[in-house]
Parts: sequence; C-alpha cells; structure tokens
Amino acid sequence: MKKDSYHHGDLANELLAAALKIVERQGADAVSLRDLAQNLGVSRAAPYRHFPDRDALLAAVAARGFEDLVEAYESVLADRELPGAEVLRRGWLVYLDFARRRPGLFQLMFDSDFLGRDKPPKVMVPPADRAYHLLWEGMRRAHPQADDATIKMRTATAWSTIYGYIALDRANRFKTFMIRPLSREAVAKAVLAASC
Amino acid sequence: MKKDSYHHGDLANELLAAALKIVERQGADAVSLRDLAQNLGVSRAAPYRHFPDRDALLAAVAARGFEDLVEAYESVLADRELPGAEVLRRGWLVYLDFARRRPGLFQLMFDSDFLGRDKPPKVMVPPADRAYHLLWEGMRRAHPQADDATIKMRTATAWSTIYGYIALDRANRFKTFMIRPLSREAVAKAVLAASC
DNA sequence: CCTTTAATGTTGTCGGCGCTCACATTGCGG
DNA sequence: CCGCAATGTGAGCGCCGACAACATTAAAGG
Repeated sequence: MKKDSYHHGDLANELLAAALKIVERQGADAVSLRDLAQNLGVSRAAPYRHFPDRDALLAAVAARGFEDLVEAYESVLADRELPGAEVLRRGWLVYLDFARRRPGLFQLMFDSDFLGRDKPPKVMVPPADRAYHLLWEGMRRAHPQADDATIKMRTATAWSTIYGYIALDRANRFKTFMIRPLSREAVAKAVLAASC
Repeated sequence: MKKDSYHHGDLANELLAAALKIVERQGADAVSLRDLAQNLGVSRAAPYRHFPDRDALLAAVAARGFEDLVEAYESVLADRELPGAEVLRRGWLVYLDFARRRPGLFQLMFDSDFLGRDKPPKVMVPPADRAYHLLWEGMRRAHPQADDATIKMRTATAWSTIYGYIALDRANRFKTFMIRPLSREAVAKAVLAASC
C-alpha cells in the first residue's frame, strides 16, 4: 500500500482510522491534525487535501461511530421472534455498552453540536438519522398498539434517561452523593419499566 | 474602582465576571485568557497572578454556576408548606430553566469533567456537592416514607432523565426524528410520574 | 515616616495549534 | 505521450496557554 514516496496512497482512510483511535482512547480534544500527519509520515498540510478542516475529520469519525451503533442495534431488531419488551431492553443495552466501551467516541457523537448546526456535516446526517429511527422502531416493537405520538413521547423520555445516565456516570457524578452508580441492568430495567 | 494605572484593583473578580459572561454567551471554549486580559486593559500574563491556569478560571466560573443553582433550588425547598410532589416538580423546573437560560454555563458545570478528575478543583466541590444533596432532599420530600436506597435510586433515574433531556434538546437531537421537542412541563411531568 | 516585602502587573519568549498559499510531484485519462 | 487534476510539501500567519525575568505598587512593621 505504502509507496514510501511522495504519494501516500490512502491518506484519507488512514487519517480517519488514526483519528478514530485517538478519539476512543483520549477523546476528541486530543485530536491534532499536525500530530496525525506526523505520525502518518506526512506533512502538516497534507490532511487538508482530504478534509477541509478539523471539524470535518471529527464529523467523519462521528459518522463512523453512528454506523457501528446502527449495526449493533439492527442486530437486535433483526430477531423477529424476540418479544417487543426484550427488543427494547436489549436495544438500550446496546447503547449502554457502546457508551461504556467507546466513551470518547460516544461523547463525540452525542455531545458535540455537529448535528445542531445550521448545516450539519452531510456525512453524519444519514447514519445519525438512522440511529434515531431505530430507537423509534424499537419502541414501536415494544408497544405495537400505541399511537405514534405516544411512541415518540416514550422514546424521548427513555432516550433522555439512558443518555443522561451515561453522561452523568461518565463524569462520575453518581459517586459523589450515591453509594455507587447503578448497574447497566438496573438502568435498562428502570427505563424499561418507565416506558411501559 | 479602576485606578487607571499599574494595579488594576479587582482583577480576579473582573476576570471571573468577564469569563462568566463569555461562558454564558458563547460557551467555555470561547474563553481565552489573552482576550480577557486585553478586554480588561491588562497584560496577557496578569491573569496568571490570580488563576494558575485556564482550567482554574473555568472551575471558578462553574463553581459560581453551582452556587446560583443551589440558591434557586433552595428557594423551592424553603417553602415547608409545599406538598412533596410539588417540591420535586418545581425543583426539576429549576434545573430545566437554568439549563435553558444559561446553556453555556450549564454545559461547563455538568459536561466538563472537572469533578471526575483525580483532584477536582476545590472551589467547586462544595457547591456541587450541595447541589446533589438538594436533589436527594427534594426526592425525600416527595417520598417521606421511602427508604434511603429507594430515594437514591429514584433520584438517580429522574436526574438522568432531566439531564439527558436537557443535553439532547440543547443539541437539537429531538428535531430530527420528533415533530418537536417536549415542553419543559411535559418533561417535568413525565419524570415526576416515573418517580412516583 | 520610612523601609522592606509580598502582591500584582509587564514584556519577552517558547511551543503547539489550525489554516492558507505558492510550489513540487505524481498518476491518470485524453 | 502529454497535460491536467489530484495529492503532498514547506513556509508562514495569527492565535493560544504558559513560563521567566523584571517593574511597580500597596501594605506591614520598625
């Protein structure tokens, strides 16, 4: 692959892969285009041939995160035999596991305001939209007879609870006034109970 | 106040006030010690006489945010006549209002990982702890006969829901797959219902 | 009242960063 | 085979946080 010469060959993908690693291990703030370029043996200006700016690279990383998340969630939905409530429960566990295993990436995906901007990065809109749709889908499986407004309402509150729990736990907020944080299972159970 | 000469007079407080304004209007990322110094008519190095580094200044801003939040929450708890459930509901509204009116500050207080560090900044630990304690206090008022473990559990889940809703709404996450976000009242109501 | 001392502010400097521009090299399609 | 677009280079700009050496002032104590 590497020509070991003027042209790198696959710089765009390697930049993305390297940035993804940094994001997962140290968080998005630790991503430096200069660092990345140097580590890939390329000049500091080279990355700008593939990504207009730093945010574009991070958006691409976030998009990939959404794709992974969607894939995991879809594997839960794929089992048409599973009872609706169990689909919902396992779906939340997918989120909790993702957030626990790849905290930096999760934070980039949901805490960065890419999607709240006037012009959200086009690479991450489709996978992000798909991820949201799957939440709705899971809730619909759990409540087949509920009307759309109810499903949306329940999805919003349950998703808020899960997301909030993840964020608060990540920041060690529970340690200060609780004996210890709740287990993943306990949270999924509580949310599930609240959405029924 | 201003001597218009070598010594500024109250640089520490003015730095804090100026930083607070920036945080509220543009978010913590927009805070630059150099900018602050210049706007206060002082040299770039002067701020370092009062705050060891940028994080220390931001921590002080966050601490002040917690103090304001505590004050608002305490005014709810102060009314001993109020029914417990109403105390709880108004308490959550305090959080929702604070987050809506001062989003940058709220984000600095809860999304920054100051409190998750090995050595959290000592200025913000007491007010932050107090804020958490008040949540517990509010929940206890709503459920006087519940045991401590139950109260903690309910506080954790309700707090997760509120916090998650704030974060998701702030980032415009609901717009994408919902018709429109829920009203503050609806969220408070849903959380209240879930904690009873 | 004067001197010493600690507090406070200044200038200069370093390294790191994102980003841009003019230029160099390469690979590919006509 | 050639020309052009894609890709990589090096230099440089402005911004930033942080530190060190030095200047000025306020306050404390004789």
